[in-house]
Amino acid sequence: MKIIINGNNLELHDITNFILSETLDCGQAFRWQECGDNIWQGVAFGRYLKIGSNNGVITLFDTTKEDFELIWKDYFDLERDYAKILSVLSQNEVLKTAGEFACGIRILRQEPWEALCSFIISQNNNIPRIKGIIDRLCQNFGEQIVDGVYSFPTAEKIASLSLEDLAILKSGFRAKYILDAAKKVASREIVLDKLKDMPLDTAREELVKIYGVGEKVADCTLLFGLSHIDAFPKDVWIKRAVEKLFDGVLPECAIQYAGIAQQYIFHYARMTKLDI
DNA sequence: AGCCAGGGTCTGC
DNA sequence: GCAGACCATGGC
Repeated sequence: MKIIINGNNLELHDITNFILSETLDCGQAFRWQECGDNIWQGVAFGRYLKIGSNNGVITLFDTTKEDFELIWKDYFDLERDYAKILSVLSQNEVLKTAGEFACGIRILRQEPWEALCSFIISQNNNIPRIKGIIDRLCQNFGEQIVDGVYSFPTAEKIASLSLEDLAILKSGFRAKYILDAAKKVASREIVLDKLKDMPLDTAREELVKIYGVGEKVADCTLLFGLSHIDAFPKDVWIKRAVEKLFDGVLPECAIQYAGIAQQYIFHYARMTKLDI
């Protein structure tokens, strides 16, 4: 990967395994939207970003080298060698096929609180509505960054609200879960950043203490927000896929990178609807 | 009208 | 441990 400054923009050349549509619209993050041909905009870590892809070059618009090094390099997981991981997973034929379907996906390193809150909202819900609820959450309780663009509200801000305040989200039964999570995080009863360095099982035990957080939401938080690349969130699609494709047992070569394998399998399962 | 959506809780065996 | 009812909301 080569980094080239071009006016106000920062360009990434010679980068592999990074397709914007696959990474930004695969159900791991809910705040990115396509605003042009292969151009996306979104917010992370309180920063607005417009990012585009053309002829194999990824362009981060109006981005300094400092912001890239500080935020976006990590956020897009650009230091991880996905080609190597794909070759490890390819020891299994089915994983090889799934990986070829979805080789442009990178696991975003999202803010821990945003990941936790987003996947609480995701439970028994569909992606368009999840996006709508998170949109209202940010519009109503986040800080305005640029015109009409809002940051993800902090846990402290949400913890200061009441269930009635949250009614505007139309998040249904999930509102009480959001509130409990915000209170436990804001009070530092649960310190999310510390979970990054804990063993997977210990970290999960902490997260499921939150009302409305079960194993699946916890594992999504660990994978997408807390750098636990071996977390393996088991939603209905994954359960069906693992049963059908692997007789219920994930292949040995996938254990180390289970979270990445999970994304490939999820994408593959939904594309093919498992009619295979 | 009824079912489903990247689940979780609570109750009852 | 495991099944089943229930949970809000919206799209089809």
